[in-house]
Amino acid sequence: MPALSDAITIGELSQRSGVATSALRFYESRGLIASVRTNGGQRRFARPTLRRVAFIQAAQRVGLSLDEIATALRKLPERRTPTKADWAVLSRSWNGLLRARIVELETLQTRLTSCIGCGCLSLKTCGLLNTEDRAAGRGSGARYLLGDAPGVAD
Amino acid sequence: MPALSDAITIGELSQRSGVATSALRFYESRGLIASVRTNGGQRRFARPTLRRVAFIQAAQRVGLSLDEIATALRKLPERRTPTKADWAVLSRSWNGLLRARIVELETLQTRLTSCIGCGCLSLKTCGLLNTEDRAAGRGSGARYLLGDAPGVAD
DNA sequence: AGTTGACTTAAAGTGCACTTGAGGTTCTAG
DNA sequence: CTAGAACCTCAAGTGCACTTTAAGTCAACT
Repeated sequence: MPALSDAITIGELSQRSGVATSALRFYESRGLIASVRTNGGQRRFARPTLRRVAFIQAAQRVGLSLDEIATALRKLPERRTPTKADWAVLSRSWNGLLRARIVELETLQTRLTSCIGCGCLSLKTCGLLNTEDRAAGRGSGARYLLGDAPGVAD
Repeated sequence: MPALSDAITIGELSQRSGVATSALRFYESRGLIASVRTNGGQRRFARPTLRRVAFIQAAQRVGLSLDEIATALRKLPERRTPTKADWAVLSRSWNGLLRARIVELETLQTRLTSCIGCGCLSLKTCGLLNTEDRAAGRGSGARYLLGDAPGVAD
């Protein structure tokens, strides 16, 4: 529970995070951030909310949905200000996702480069792999990275 | 224009690409792929469409919208089967985007790791940068990566 | 005390990328 | 020749992540 003394308004939070107030209200409705209210009913956010919002932004860039981010953020304590250790746990797991995403893109790049390099855009000659990654994909199911099903030339 | 002899049906294209027929029709309506019709009005796709669809899938994973992908694909010749050189041009520009995206994620990772490592999740001590990347971002405008505005502690 | 800007809610609207449904036609195997 | 799978169109529906609108309230400053 943030004391009203070290609290910031939704406008301030918006300005400092670069996220629209409407989005911040939306995040609150989805349980990603929390606020206390003034007597008049206005939201006041604790300063660490800024860090939380930054985390949300960063996580979105890695391809996580708000639901996934909300789940991750539930690991942070609600009642007390998150400690260094709290954030470390969260950031480590998130770092794993980041690494996975990087590896995925690098694989994609390598495959593309080698295909272009050797000139074999046909899949008779190019090895092709079925990516089974689902973390960052917006689509459903397995997809072929750059080509056809094995054994079929295009 | 694909000869009907080396043409594949939408069902085949769907199975081989892993993309639903409804999505393929949608792609066609958006001008990402093209087909000829049988006398009965059914679609027939040229085999290189398979490569095109694979490209679309890959580009989506990098964070491009269908509109952006459509624009990129317009660089491919409509009338003749794309040559190795045609694809190379396309893939090189796409490769640039990929590299940029990887760099972005790596920066994010480095920053996160060093912040966790030194324990300074407050931004008094942590250097913070305003990411100005927009290629892969779904949000609008600049965002702070992991923190507050410069000079403001949280 | 009044004005102005920032805030409030609830509901509807937006854009993207599709999917689903209804109702009908075509293709292919037996 | 016929059954059934696969295809067709068009319109409406879905899920996500918000934004916009309307009507009103609160907070800060003069």
